[in-house]
Amino acid sequence: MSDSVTPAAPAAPTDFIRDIVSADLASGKHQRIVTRFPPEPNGYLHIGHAKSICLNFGIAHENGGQCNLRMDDTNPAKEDLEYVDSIQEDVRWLIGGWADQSIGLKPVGASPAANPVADGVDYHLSAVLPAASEGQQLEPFFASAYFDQIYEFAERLILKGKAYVCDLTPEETERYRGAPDRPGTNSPFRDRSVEENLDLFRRMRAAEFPDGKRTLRARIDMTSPNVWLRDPILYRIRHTEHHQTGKRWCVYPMYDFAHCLSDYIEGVTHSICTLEFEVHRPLYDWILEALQLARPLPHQYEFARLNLGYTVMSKRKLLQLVNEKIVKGWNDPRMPTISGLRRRGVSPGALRDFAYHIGVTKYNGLTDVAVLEKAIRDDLNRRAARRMAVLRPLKIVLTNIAEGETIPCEAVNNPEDPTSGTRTLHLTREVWIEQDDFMETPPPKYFRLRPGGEVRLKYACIIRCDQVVKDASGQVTEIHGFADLTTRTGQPNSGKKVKGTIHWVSATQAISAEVRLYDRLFTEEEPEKDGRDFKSVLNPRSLEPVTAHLEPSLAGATASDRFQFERLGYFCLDADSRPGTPVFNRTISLKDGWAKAQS
RNA sequence: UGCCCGAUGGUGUAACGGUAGCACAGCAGACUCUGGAUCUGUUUGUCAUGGUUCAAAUCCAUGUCGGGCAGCCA
Repeated sequence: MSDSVTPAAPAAPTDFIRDIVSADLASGKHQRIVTRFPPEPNGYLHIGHAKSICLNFGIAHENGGQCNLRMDDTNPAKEDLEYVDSIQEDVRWLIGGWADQSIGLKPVGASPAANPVADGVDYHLSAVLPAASEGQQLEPFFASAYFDQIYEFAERLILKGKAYVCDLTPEETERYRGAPDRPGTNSPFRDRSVEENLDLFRRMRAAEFPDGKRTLRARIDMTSPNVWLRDPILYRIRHTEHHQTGKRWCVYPMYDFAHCLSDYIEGVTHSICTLEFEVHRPLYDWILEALQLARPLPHQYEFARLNLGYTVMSKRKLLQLVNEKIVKGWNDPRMPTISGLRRRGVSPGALRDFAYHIGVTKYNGLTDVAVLEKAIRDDLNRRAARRMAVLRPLKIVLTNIAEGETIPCEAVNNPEDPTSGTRTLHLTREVWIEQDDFMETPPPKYFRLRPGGEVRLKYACIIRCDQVVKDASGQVTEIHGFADLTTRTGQPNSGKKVKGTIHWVSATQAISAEVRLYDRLFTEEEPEKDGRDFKSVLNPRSLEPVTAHLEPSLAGATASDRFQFERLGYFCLDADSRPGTPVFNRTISLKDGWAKAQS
């Protein structure tokens, strides 16, 4: 019933990246695999990150290696401590009970060691795995923990004549870069002497210049067909306080410079990222090769990011939903964030199962949400305790049951799990049934209650509808009926066949609760198709709160419990619950063949 | 009229020169005290055109279509 009871992982997945890893192990290129998961702490992790986590930690786990958790925090203007905390929580939750022993972390405050090598020093910072932590305090890796080393690498590049300080303005830099189909032109500062470059770079660091005044650039080839090789900027001046390094720096390395070096420092073997970085790979390799480093170099491999139907995936857009209060926060159960899915009641095992089923390729496709929904339902079907709940109540009075009389009914907790036992429900004179489960003039093949018709109350008995009571406007207000107690579950007549079986809750014993019915956030599978604004296709019914009647045992629900409200869907207790006033989230509805047939 | 990457049923993915398979979705049926679950069956596919080969989804060429790349973002 709890998240810790996750199903065994399916057969080890294979994909083109795992093939490369296996080949590298087989050839002896690597003895041990080191991957990394390197989010920028500028937003919450989402299900697309979950795919990457499952890939990177999966590869580490399957090969007895490690996956370093690293904050890629080289742009203090966009980052925040709130995000470094949420990222850690989400990663730990997702890998918990699976690859949690493969996570590479570092001792709090640790920075790379400088080891003497033939022509200088080499920087290396090894991970500590949970099994070897011996009680030391660990924290994620941070690119910002390598700022000293990365800076020093930059000076080395200058010394080798492979980097220079450029005084071009941002606008000029853009103009000089040319265009994809038009070569760039050399910066007039490209041929400064090593001494001048070194002096200027040190003065950049010493805060002698304002933001944007100068940059450090790699000296590669302004005519390269790959624009990322046209003397890319390595360092920029930013007089901004950093959430980790405070005011120590006013120059910050760019992604391309920091990332490959961070990988190198940590001894990463396989640096796996998404397709948009494919054109950066030559630069990744150029920097590492230009530095003539002592240890084996990491290599970058790219896979297609996840695109999921009926959702948006970029942190920028998710932030917009949060900021504009379209949702209640990053962990709103409608969000595709890991924290949102967690609050919604989705287990880490379901997410991993999803990742397994979608695979890893370089094809940029659109994954059907049905695959996610299937993974969520499969998981919950196995684990969720069955309970009775009526979301949209209609009262039925069983006239042959006396007021105050309670008839015990034994109910199975989970037919999928023989060890889950049973519980006792009580049939009373007045019970709630679902409004949908009665129709005065039903269409063909409607199996539920109708005037004069019969239906079974699950785990109780067959009832008959004798009288339909309406108000002045013609609305059905209640139904009077007869309970055939001889057909009670376990009684001799219990085998009597009726077409329909419905759920119910005793009106005198029910507790009430707010139940939040969630639906997809967007009405279109591709919210941004043809450049349309995703906010123009928001689903106005993505959240529908109802006041429901629940069987009394649900009063004892805890946060880790997972329930199936019979015939309705899977539900869990929400954090907004207060003693005596529970709030439940619908994680996902049950498949509804009848509803589908009607549509 | 630049460079890089990709293309297998409706969707996602496998087949690594030798029978096009799996999952999801769909459809049909069985079963059912959840119109759930389960089980059975089933429709639908190699972007195109050439070439290499006894044999091509796979190798080669050309084309078509799709994605990415011109932040002092990552």
